[in-house]
Amino acid sequence: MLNDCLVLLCIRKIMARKKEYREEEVIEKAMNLFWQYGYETTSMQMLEKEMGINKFSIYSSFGNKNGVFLESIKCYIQKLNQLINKLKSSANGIEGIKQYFYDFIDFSKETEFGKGCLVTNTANEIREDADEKIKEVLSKFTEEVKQVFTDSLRQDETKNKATIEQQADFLIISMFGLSSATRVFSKRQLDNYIENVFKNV
Amino acid sequence: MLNDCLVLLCIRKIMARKKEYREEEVIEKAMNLFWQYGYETTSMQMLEKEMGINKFSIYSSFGNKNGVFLESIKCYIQKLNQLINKLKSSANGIEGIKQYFYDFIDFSKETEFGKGCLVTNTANEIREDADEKIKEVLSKFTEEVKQVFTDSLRQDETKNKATIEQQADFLIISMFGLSSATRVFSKRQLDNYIENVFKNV
DNA sequence: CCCATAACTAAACAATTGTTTAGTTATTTT
DNA sequence: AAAATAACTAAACAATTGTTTAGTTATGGG
Repeated sequence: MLNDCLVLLCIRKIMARKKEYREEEVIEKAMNLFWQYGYETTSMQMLEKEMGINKFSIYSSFGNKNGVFLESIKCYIQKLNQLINKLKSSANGIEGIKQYFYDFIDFSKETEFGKGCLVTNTANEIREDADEKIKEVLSKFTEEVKQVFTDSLRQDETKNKATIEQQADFLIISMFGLSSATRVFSKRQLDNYIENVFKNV
Repeated sequence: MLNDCLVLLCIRKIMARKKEYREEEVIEKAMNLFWQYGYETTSMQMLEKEMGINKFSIYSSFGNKNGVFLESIKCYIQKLNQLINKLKSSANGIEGIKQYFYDFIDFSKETEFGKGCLVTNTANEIREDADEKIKEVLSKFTEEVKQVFTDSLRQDETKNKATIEQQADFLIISMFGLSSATRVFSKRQLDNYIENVFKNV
């Protein structure tokens, strides 16, 4: 009876057997799979093997495949936030944004060649009928990056509001394009692309 | 015996029953499905329904799903070639390329919103282990477009060879990015992107 | 120590995938 | 008209998908 109350109130659950894995650890492995293969191509079987836990455990921890994917994207964004925070704390204006572009290329090619960006890859893969939570995370992230770009552009006081808004839009699409392009084009071409994007911003 | 020879020499096959469909017609319908949904999400069931012919007929005409896809991409490129030929025959240099960018946006949003570009969508979807023929068609097309860009840039005689090569690379990635972006960003943002891309080329 | 129960293993689930095949229909050639 | 055969219909195929479930193991509180 007392136990029931505790459970209902979610103060403390009776833990019978300990989990043999940490969710933050296994989700990072899942994230790497989704990053490399995309949502559809990554099967529960692959996830099972890579995460090192049984399907039952996956489902009890994350609900379903989409739940694993959602947490994977959040995990990915958390990693990307390191680069974004660097930009946030930079006072170099447009040069800081340019550095972020270069940082991203290094980030996306950390392990091997051309995995692109999990956020952009997902935006390219999904259609309108995709899961709402996923779509929300994606658009929220895009909006957030655009805001950071805007803040950096504001550091140049000679630019008026309209110019800043316009250039932030230009840069967010450039970043989106660059993310996709990392999967296809060479490092030399990507560097060249960045240089041209920032030639006159 | 004589018939056998004819068959073997492929001069004339004995046609017993006429096909009730034209392959060029049904492949265009398939192309529209792949364009909208991508390769994986488009099932043989969907193709059967949209193309209006039986699975047997699909397999006897195109071999397998990948065969239908390959022909669909070729069909798509054939359509895109109208825009490319317009650029080819233009003498407006960089302005002609800019017009091609705008033409492409109209083309990709002809029917509804944001189907992107079938070539770019495919490049975003496939991995390294994808079918070789598919990969070849994609890279060949990219190379061809880059060549047309190069030719247009050459119309400006003040530009040296290195500049032209560099700008052609920049523009092909910009086009690639734009293609992906049409599925996500608004018309206003895309126009703004194009204007900024061509601000200093 | 024992009971309740969370976490585990492994099998089964229904649905869908791309592909093939057996049997029927229609057309051309002899 | 009849034989030959390409093109049709429709069912079956094996494999894989995401998800669930029955049964076992291990660990907590009383």
